[in-house]
Amino acid sequence: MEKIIENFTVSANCPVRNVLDRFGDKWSILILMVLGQNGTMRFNEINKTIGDISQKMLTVTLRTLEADGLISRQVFPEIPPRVEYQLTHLGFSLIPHINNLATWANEHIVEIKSSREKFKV
Amino acid sequence: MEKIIENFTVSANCPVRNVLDRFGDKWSILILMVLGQNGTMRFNEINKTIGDISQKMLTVTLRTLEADGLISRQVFPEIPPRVEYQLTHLGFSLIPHINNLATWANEHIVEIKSSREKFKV
DNA sequence: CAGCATCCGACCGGATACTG
DNA sequence: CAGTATCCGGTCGGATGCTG
Repeated sequence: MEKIIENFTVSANCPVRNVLDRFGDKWSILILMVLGQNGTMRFNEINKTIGDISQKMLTVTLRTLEADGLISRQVFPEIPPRVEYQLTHLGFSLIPHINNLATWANEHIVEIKSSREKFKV
Repeated sequence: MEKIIENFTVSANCPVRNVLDRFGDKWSILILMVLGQNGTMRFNEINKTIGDISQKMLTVTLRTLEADGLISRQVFPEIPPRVEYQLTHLGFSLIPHINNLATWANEHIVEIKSSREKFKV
């Protein structure tokens, strides 16, 4: 197997850590998945789809994803305001990898939960 | 594209969120990658490879990964003590997906960093 | 509707000291 | 060597109230 990472020691210079640190928050990956499945979505649509995210964290996370260039934000000058979010090309290129992880999670969650139970004892 | 997640709203019952929440910590994925690349490793080996992880967090994270059944821990009754960690079959099955993410990160980090810079302005 | 501002508790994780 | 125990500060994120 080829070595993907040569040096873990300098976190700021390690692309993997740099990127994965971003996904370490509570909502980023989930928002990307939701947008990947539903295409263009409005703020409240995402809010309702996820269900238990606070308005604050949705705003903050959307801004971060936008700063990273993973999603785009389009404001329509209407009243009441309409803001639509969608994946950029860059963000879309990440979706398959996230979906693979999600599929893995679905396939192995039972095994993991059972392992957690056993470990308690 | 097929829908992988039907319901995001109940986080405890959503396998994806259940699993991804685990990887939301600072070190889990990195430790899995290190073990994936180096095979069997001792405590201090992992410590030095990562470089800037504290002893406490390494211990805690290793225990969590062990509880999830992703890594195994073998203690050798010697003095000084030797403890070896390696991926389980379950943990190993996750490696390709993590590596895919890492590869993606390496390929797109420049684009992401440049996007972050532009967003500041 | 889509946010911003503020407050605040929880907990994540680092530093340090100690041990079999 | 491979931990455990304790302390403690920073930050993540929820709740609430307000706005164009």
